[in-house]
Amino acid sequence: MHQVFRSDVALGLPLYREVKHKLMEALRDGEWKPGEMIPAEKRLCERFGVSVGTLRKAVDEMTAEHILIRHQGRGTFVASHSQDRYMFGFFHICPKTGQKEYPQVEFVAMTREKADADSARRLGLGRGAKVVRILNRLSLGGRAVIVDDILLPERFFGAMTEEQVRERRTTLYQLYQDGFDIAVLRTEERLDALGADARIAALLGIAAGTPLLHIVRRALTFRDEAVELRHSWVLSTDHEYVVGEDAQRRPGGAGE
Amino acid sequence: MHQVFRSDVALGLPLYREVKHKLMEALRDGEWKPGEMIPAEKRLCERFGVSVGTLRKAVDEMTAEHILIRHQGRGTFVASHSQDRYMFGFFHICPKTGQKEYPQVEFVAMTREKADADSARRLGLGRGAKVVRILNRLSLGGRAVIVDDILLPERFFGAMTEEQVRERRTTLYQLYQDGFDIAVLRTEERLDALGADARIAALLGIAAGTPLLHIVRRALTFRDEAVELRHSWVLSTDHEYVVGEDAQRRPGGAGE
DNA sequence: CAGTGGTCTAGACCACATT
DNA sequence: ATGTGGTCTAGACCACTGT
Repeated sequence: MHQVFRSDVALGLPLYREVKHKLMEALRDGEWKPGEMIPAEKRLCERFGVSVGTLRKAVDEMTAEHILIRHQGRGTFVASHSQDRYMFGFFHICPKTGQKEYPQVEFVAMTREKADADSARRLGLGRGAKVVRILNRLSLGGRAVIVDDILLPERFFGAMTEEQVRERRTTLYQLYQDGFDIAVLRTEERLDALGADARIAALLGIAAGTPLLHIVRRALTFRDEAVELRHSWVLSTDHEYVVGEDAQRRPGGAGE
Repeated sequence: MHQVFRSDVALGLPLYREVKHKLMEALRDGEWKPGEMIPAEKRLCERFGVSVGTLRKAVDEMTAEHILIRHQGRGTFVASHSQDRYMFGFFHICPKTGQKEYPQVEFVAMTREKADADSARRLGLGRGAKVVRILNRLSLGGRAVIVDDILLPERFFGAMTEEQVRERRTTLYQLYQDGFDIAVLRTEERLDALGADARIAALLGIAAGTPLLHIVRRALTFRDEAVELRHSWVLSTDHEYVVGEDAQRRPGGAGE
């Protein structure tokens, strides 16, 4: 075996984490774009000076986080929001009876504002930072069920136009990616229940005070940097929020 | 290398999955109890006739599912609901401001009934099957915030007494485990919002109609068999349901 | 066919915990 | 000192995909 120089970043870190770190850097720097294939394992082993097993452990973690996707016989690809119905990993609303379906999105409004104190804090921005605000109404099975109120830091999305948002035929996250080079890697959500206020009630065509599911989602990119803050109000008479249903953390049908 | 007989169960399954399967069987059969240490990797390699790497991959998946817990230098242990504050993996309610805390549980009632059609279906039971029903009230920060209505199949929990439930100084899941040999391995939850009915309103000391978070949880054991159906009503004025917050699927602080 | 990821081996050495 | 899991290697062969 030959001795290899470990980079300065390695402070007791396992080699495979160092490799993962370098892969994440390469992704962040745009060396490989979403949907593209990354070099074969053999190539990457040479590049990083590690054995297959070590490289594999790094890639394993990244596939577990849905950052990379492996296809046997084809290659390893950067996860994209277009393909792989990946969006369903972020959309948790289901009909109480029946199959999951794609929502129909209806643009309502887009404005530019200063973020209030709470929103700025959640986005990791300074007080009074500028944001782009998008209001959407989503329908499932022909019925308006969700209102989305989305805040995007000007710093990332300053160039966004209403046309881009209206005329896209993709998900918003794909627009972030293709139009602004921003990859949403994961989200965290907080839920509570509250009565519909006048504005939401009007948009959903329900009585004010109707109990709604209220979801606050932070979307994060590399280094856990927040790139979106989204409030959703969900009419949950015929729909529900699902978590843990066979999608998650279960490498191979764990049940036994 | 020597040729090894592959068991009949292996139908194109990778060897490490076969090993995992056998480990799961051993756990299900009670060969090692929760909290106990399982044999060292070397031993298990001999037992199953595989190399370290293969055994390791099987155990890797089981630790990812929180079924086993590894401690470097000490051994690998069967996950238990007592230790490791593991319960927090199943309890998702947090104060909107401040740190997560243990709820104070107050017993309300315990009865035996026939399951209604919907509950029976969710529990995978025949129509009209008998169940044990437990009603609890949970407080956070001294305030009643949650009502739990729990259904347990008689078939598993027929011997359960009110004393056991009242006098336990542990979580319910630990009681299932220690008293009934039932290991809750994972849960799935569905959330919606609704107005408090008279019964829940009285228990929480709020006005009827107050919007509440309503959670339906199925707790699953080996083979994805349902062992508990739990309805929770949560007063979400000062508390919220959190998902995706740094706990999940992230092997090592993925953010970068 | 060549190229890819998927599995598996049989070791080695390291880091940690306990005796 | 011993035993544990944690990391890493340098191969091998298999299974799948595309040409």
